[in-house]
Amino acid sequence: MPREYQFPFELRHLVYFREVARQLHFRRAAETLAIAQPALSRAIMQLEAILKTSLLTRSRRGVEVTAAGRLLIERTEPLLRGLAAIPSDLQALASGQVGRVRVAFTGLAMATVLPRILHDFHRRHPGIRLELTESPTSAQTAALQSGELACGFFHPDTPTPALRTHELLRERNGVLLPAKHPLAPRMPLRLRDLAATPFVLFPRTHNPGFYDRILAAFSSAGVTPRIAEEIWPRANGIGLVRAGLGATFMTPSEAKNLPPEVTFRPINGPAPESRLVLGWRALPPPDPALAAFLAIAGAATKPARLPR
Amino acid sequence: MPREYQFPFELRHLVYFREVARQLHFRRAAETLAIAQPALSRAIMQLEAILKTSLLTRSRRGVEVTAAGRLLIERTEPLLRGLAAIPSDLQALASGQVGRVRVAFTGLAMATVLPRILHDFHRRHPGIRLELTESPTSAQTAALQSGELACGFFHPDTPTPALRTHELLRERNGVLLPAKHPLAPRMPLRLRDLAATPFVLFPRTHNPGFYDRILAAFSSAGVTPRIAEEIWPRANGIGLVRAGLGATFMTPSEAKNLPPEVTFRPINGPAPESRLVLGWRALPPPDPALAAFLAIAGAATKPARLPR
DNA sequence: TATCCGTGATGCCCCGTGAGTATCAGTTCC
DNA sequence: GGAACTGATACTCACGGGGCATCACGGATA
Repeated sequence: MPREYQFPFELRHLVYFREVARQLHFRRAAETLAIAQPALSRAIMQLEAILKTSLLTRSRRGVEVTAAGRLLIERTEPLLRGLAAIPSDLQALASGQVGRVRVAFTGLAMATVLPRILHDFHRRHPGIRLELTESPTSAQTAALQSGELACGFFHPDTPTPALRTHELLRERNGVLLPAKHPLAPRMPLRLRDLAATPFVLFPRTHNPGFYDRILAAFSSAGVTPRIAEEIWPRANGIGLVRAGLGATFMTPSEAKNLPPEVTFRPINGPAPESRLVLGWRALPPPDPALAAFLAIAGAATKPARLPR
Repeated sequence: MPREYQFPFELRHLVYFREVARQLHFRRAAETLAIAQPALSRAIMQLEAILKTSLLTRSRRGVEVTAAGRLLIERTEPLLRGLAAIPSDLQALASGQVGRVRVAFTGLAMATVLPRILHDFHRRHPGIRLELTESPTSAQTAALQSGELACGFFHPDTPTPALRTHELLRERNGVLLPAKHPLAPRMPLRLRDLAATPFVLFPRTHNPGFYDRILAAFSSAGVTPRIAEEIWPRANGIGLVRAGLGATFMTPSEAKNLPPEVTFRPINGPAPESRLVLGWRALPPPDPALAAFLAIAGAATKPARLPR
């Protein structure tokens, strides 16, 4: 009465049969398998009973494999190979030689730290594949907590319980203007100069905290900004600025390699601050592939090593 | 001390783990598997020990699958499916719904009974694939005895022990001549009329008995034939006749659909006789696929059923 | 023809191990 | 602060795989 859930047969049967089919000789096959010949005979008979088919024709002058036996071998062989490969594959995974890491990032990460990290990581861990997705902060924190995501580059809003984070960047934002904008030549810029300029921002749901801090910065400068568009991903926002539809915020690090139609200007006085962090779940502890990625991502930005 | 030959794990482990990974709940998974929960816990722990990897992270609020666990599932799933499919596939084979039959034939068989048999067989047994090879008699009998071949259409020479045969055709040979041959218009032909005509025959090694009977037929007619070419396969011999290089023997059944450049003439008086049989190994008994083929091949030629 | 060798199959016993029951240990929720 | 979950642990039982000894049978050999 144990074993209500019946397997059709055991791996034993298949391995034993394969050996007999290879050697066409019970005694020698039993020797190879390091079992006694009667045990082998019984196992094969058992397998034949389970499959209700005769797999071998035993005659005095040796053993022959029937058509059913050949079919069984054909089917079995690749499966046994596959099963045999599993332990070493798992070892490779455990040792971090191979693996997969799902990583999300924001436009700022891609414009600053990420390319370097990806380059270093692929050089050091060619066996680990990264699955990269651009994704806003709010979606990232949710996906991290549910385990859909291994780690993410995002802009922390409220504190994120159950996540560990490592800061990569903390910079005051400047303003990205169309090159033809009247304020473009003006070098030290203050927020209140921008009262009349339409702004392009990310949708508020993507990072309510940061969004509100931006509005608060305007308020404290005594102005109410005009939000012309909420757009995502980031690159599209820069595209709109380039097309002359408005201005947007940007950190100095991000303001490299800009197209000629736009100009970056730092802000004098209070300005919203951007933080870029790398975040991952505190529990369970990172698997080797993720640990490797966290190590590289940490090293690529600061000499100090990442915790854990 | 039993089980010197260690399998990395048992199918049990994989099936159990798959179920836990599906349900993410030990108790429910155990229920589905119709075992008690402790047994399941131990099996999973065992598997983790065998693989030296943690596959699940157990927490109060449920179970999660680790990266290693996901890899294991990915690898395991298709293999388990494959194993599960084996029994029914073997049943299908045993019942003759599917299968493979290696069949050899000679040119005469293809020119007479075989096309009809193939047509009938594929209609009746669409799941059984035939592997057809043109092969001379001597090679067929050797291959049949060694088991390389399931059955063959050939021309029995000496008696073939260990083979069973079923006669399909027995006909006196006539002569195939180039249409321009001086003897072509001559309706009743005798062997001795052909003394000066070069003959195209199959290589003697392909069927020494029949070859010698042909020569004997000439001898008894008082002539020694001129063998111009020994050629194989059969179709090439007919090609040579067509090209005017000589004559060859042929049965009336075979002499259908001839090209216009050749003429068939029966022989008056002693003439070599061709027998076409279907042969297969007496032991082991035919598997269902072969049995199906033998049945069709027998029925296609004679109303009487095949023995066995 | 009698003997021996080698084949795979059987009979019998042992004990390893998978599984069951009862229970524990730790959370979460009311 | 229990009640009701979770998965893990402790003990016991018995199924069945495997070992050893032996059989049954055929072929080779003298």
